[in-house]
Amino acid sequence: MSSKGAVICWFRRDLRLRDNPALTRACALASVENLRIIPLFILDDGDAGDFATGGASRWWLHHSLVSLRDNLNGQLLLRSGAAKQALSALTEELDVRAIFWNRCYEPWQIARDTELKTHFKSSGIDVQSFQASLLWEPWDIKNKQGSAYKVFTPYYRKGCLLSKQPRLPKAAPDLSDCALPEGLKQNTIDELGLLPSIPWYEQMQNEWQPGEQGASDRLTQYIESAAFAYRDQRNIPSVVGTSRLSPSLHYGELSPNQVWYAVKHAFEGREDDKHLDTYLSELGWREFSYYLLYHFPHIPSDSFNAKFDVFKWENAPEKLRAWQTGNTGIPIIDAGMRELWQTGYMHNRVRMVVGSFLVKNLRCDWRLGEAWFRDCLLDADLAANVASWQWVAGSGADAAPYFRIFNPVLQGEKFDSDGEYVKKYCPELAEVPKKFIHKPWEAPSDILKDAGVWLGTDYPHPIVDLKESREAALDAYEVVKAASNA
DNA sequence: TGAAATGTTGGGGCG
DNA sequence: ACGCCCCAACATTTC
Repeated sequence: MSSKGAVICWFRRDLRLRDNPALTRACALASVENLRIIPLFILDDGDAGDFATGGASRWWLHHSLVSLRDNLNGQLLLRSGAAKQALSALTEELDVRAIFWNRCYEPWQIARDTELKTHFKSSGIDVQSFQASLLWEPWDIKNKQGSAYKVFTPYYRKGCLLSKQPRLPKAAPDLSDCALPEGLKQNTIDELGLLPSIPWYEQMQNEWQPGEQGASDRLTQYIESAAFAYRDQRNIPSVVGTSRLSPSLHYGELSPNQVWYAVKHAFEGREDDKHLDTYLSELGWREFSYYLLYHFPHIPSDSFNAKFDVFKWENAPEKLRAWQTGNTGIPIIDAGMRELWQTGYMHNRVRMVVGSFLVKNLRCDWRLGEAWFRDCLLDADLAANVASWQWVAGSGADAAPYFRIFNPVLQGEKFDSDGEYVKKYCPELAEVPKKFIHKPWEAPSDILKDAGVWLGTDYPHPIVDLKESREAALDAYEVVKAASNA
């Protein structure tokens, strides 16, 4: 056992040095009490149960850990297995005086962390958790009746904005003295097995830069190139009009506080801040998702609105498969699903459109969509994913009403008017004229022939009729309406 | 952060 | 000049 006492900073969804309250406090304690600081990451593949994140997110984690380790000059201790065992083993190997971490909010993380806190405190270890991933703690925001808000606007405007200002970001602590004890056994990043055996991630590699520096660069890029046109450009999927920070926020390569204040700062002295307010409210939606998950922990598996339990899903496997693989025959849907598959990302506007299509036109259970997104998205964030799917399905808190059904043709024509986005991910439609790019099945056969498209061969016929499936969805919804009126 | 159906209005063609 | 019709444009209602 190393003679020097140790303070563990347990990294989880906070893979950064800047604005990291647990790390800052661990460093402060280490300096006052002459302790050794142990930056630790534990990979526990079983912790999330049925809600484990998929391959894309694991690819991101791999590279984010590489970045964190490099920023720590290699001094990042890696272990795998259940957190309790890994931490207990460390208390055997080292004279652990304190364990600090930043809070996570998924139900099993809360349960695990609560147990760990009790367990290690009873052994005389100083265990502390900190707020780092949310601007407002879910338990601090309550309505006048003292219960949880269920509607976004009052939650955000009255609950969040009128309560205390988010914490100002902290600088990175000085870690120049940080050195792991000699001979401590540990895994390499490769041994964690986060990368798939088949290298399907090559295109992701070209588009994304995981890690704290990449996150910071992307934030800067957003402020320089898109922030002042956000409200107008954010809905255009062929344009980089959004900040695309979701994967970084998921793993905490930067904090929402850093984003909040950086963007606000960029708007200082400007009169028109509609772009700022719209952007900040999107961070508000992220908060709201975590808030809902905290107060209603059953929502990953059950409808928030229990009346939806009577809804009869069709769940046709071949329709689900066509949706997943981007072969529905409806261009904006297929482009979105292919963007997801190829790049690990999908533009938010398109997420809403493909979500509506799966749940309404194909009448597949939102949980099937949620699972697919969780498997494919780099930003696979349980809270946001679940809240958004329930929103689009109509079963969620402050959800879109069920009858609000997107028409993918109109959405395409409205937000991808030149078909640029569709053509990027459905190159077989590149020569189809603008007039028919979102509805090739309506094009006269000579026009399709000139475009080199033979429907059913080069590109699928639509798997459903949009008008009929819309009406069928509304009919199916009658059951829910009848049940809720009863 | 919807779309379709239905209702209303007003301009222009035309007998 | 007038009434009538048509229909686009816009507003409201409904799902």
